[in-house]
Amino acid sequence: MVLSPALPTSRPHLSPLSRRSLAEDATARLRRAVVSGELAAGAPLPEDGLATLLGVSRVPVREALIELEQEGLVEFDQRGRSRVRAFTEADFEAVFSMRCALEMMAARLVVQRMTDADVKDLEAMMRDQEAAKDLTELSLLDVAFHDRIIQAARHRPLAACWKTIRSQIEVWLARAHRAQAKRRLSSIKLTVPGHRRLMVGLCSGSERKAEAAMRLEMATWREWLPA
Amino acid sequence: MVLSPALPTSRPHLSPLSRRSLAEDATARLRRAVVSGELAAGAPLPEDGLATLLGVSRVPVREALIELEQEGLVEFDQRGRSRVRAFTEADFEAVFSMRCALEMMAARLVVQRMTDADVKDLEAMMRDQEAAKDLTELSLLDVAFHDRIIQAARHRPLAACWKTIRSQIEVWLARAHRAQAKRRLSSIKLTVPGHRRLMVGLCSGSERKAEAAMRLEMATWREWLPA
DNA sequence: ACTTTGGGCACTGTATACAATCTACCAAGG
DNA sequence: CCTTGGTAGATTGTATACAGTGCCCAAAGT
Repeated sequence: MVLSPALPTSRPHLSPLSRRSLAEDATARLRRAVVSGELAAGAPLPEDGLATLLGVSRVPVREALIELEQEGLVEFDQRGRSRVRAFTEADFEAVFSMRCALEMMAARLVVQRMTDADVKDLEAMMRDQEAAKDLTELSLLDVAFHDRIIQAARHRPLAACWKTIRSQIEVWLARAHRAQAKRRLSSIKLTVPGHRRLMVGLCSGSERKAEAAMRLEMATWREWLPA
Repeated sequence: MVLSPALPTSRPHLSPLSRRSLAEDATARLRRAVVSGELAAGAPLPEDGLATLLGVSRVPVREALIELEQEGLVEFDQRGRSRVRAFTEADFEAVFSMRCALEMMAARLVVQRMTDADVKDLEAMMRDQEAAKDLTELSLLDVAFHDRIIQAARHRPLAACWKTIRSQIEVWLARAHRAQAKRRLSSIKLTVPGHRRLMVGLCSGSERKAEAAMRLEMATWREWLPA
């Protein structure tokens, strides 16, 4: 079927819109609360209380908690009660090693699959990063940049795996952030050049070069590890 | 606190029991239904209907569907309706490549972390595999064996990633199973020797040998790929 | 003093009820 | 023939109600 008198074939403003559910909103809010530390590590998360705070019923809260458990931010005890997960340094190292494995795989895939649109988006994101005015904003843009690379790999199982650690990386970043603000201030200027170097590798057409570039990128992250 | 008049310190039959929730039961049942093909690819999964079939309310069914979505067996459209995911051959290849990456990582970790209890368990599982009487049973034991290896790696993010593809591997296996029963009959005898060889590698203490052994194991799986 | 026992409390698990939204279909009008 | 409008049905999203279970603590028993 043709869309009536023929709608424009290019319609950047007419992508399908989706109603956000309260559950999704609750998930986003709780995620931010955990990442930012507003909900302290180990804090109990009673469904009733959160529902009251968020002004919704227990149902969306419940779904949010389940989602955040998959993301590794929340833990359920045997009896079904949830708490904010308390990360140890070893936890962050494990997350980081997983991240390396996933991003190295992404680098290999991207060499074959990246499109012009991907490159364009990533370059636009680097410009946003240059314009970032504080560390928090830059952190978000930084993680978003890596999100976009994963997306460019066009590999569903990889994206699913990434989703299980992504939020934990944010927690780690936010914590490192609070703990070593000074140190990160010095590295803030290295973010964009690092990403540029990475892009060169990913666009080189050589899996080996892409991997090497990603390895270097990971190495710079590695230094922030001890939270 | 001491457990009253002193209970036996060794109590193999008294491990803590956990109430299984209806949601977990529903998840297990639906998972089996999808893997076995009882629920056909692309079939719609209305919450009400499933609730009636399973004799529970919509709530546990809903949670089951969410869980199965994480496992990649079920898809939601933008309106919230769920269907059994229809896998293409490319999907299975992607799952397989993810699996390789994860199991190679597991192999490296296991070299450092595997305990005697792990080895003992895995050997017991190989004995069960020798006793398996049909392909379906052997398939389950085979996947369980790899589950146990992941567990032995003691790496939470890795286990979480594995969980996102595990069920999809079962789907693939079940399908290959139906499609090429003859061919698999010839390979059934190779399963246990393959696992034995893998065990030698994992116990060698050398990451390189462990990786090589795992690579070989993956290569034998690779042959079943075209579903 | 220590163990045991019972009841209140806090919380989750599940069911049910209701609201909102999309689809399909048909009938009327241009 | 195409478009418009409107209604019924199906299905999810959300709220609410209730039942079940473990925990804490105080009181009783040894």
